[in-house]
Amino acid sequence: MNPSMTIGRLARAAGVNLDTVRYYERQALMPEPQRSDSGYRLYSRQDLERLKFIRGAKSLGFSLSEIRELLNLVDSEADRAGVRALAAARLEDMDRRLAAIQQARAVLAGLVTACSGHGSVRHCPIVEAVAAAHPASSSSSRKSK
Amino acid sequence: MNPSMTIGRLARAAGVNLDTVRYYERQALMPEPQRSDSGYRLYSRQDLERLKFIRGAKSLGFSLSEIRELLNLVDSEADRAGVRALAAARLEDMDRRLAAIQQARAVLAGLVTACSGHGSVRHCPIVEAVAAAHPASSSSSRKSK
DNA sequence: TTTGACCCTTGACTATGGTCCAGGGTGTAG
DNA sequence: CTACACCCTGGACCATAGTCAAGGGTCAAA
Repeated sequence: MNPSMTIGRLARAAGVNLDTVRYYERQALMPEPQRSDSGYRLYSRQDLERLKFIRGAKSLGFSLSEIRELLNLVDSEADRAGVRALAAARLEDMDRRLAAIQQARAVLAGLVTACSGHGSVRHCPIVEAVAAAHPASSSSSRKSK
Repeated sequence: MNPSMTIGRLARAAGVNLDTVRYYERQALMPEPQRSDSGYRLYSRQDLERLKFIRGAKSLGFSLSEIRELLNLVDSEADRAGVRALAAARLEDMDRRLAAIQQARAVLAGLVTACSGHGSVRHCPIVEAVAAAHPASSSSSRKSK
């Protein structure tokens, strides 16, 4: 009923490196598992689900620390509001990233069509426009400290 | 005619940290500049353009090694085809990333609306779906070296 | 001349997300 | 009993993209 697999089986079942599992344990994403008499880590089906959750969340673009937050909510048996809020924040974040990439994509796409693809690189519209695409930005030059 | 600015001026003009300029030099993105008698780096207007180009390309999502490639093309006075090809490859790459993020976004958005936002986290559709969202993927478990 | 802003180099350190290695112990099949 | 696959720990190492610190030298103004 608690199939107790070793780390190797767990890792293979989730499609990750076994060092990654130990790494997640150190990062407090995976629980400290039970141990066999000889000290082998023993994992349950729940642990596998958790590992799959982590990989799934990663594939959705969550960072490990966001996943840790998410898991803390899950572990604390908190109500769903927290989970939902985190997911919503992540969503907004994604929308921002998406918008940035789309904007960059549009610039680049314009350039690719603008550039004839032949002739010297001098005055190549891509080269010129990228130099102008700098955000230039920010205060810079702090002196104190 | 060659305004020869010091690294500090250059960095401020481009909105970057001056250590970043030296870092780019080590990474062969910026040329080894002329030096004053006392060993100070002296930059020209062209160098500033180059630095702005790097920042612009970065803001478009190019990695430093892609930028290095791009700059090599520019430096080699190559024809535009290479630049265009690189930009086009980058565009495809962006499209792939965009698609991945959009898919993830859709999953997440669905979850946010599906999740009532109250109730226990058990059976929260977000938690359950994320666990299933793993790509599971890849060969895994290579043993030989 | 002295102060302060600026510059130099080398090398360490940050964060993220792992991966690998050495040097051992364990478990099982032949 | 011997292999061999598997597991353990601790610590080093990878890439990316910088940032910072220590211990100096330089330059310009007061």
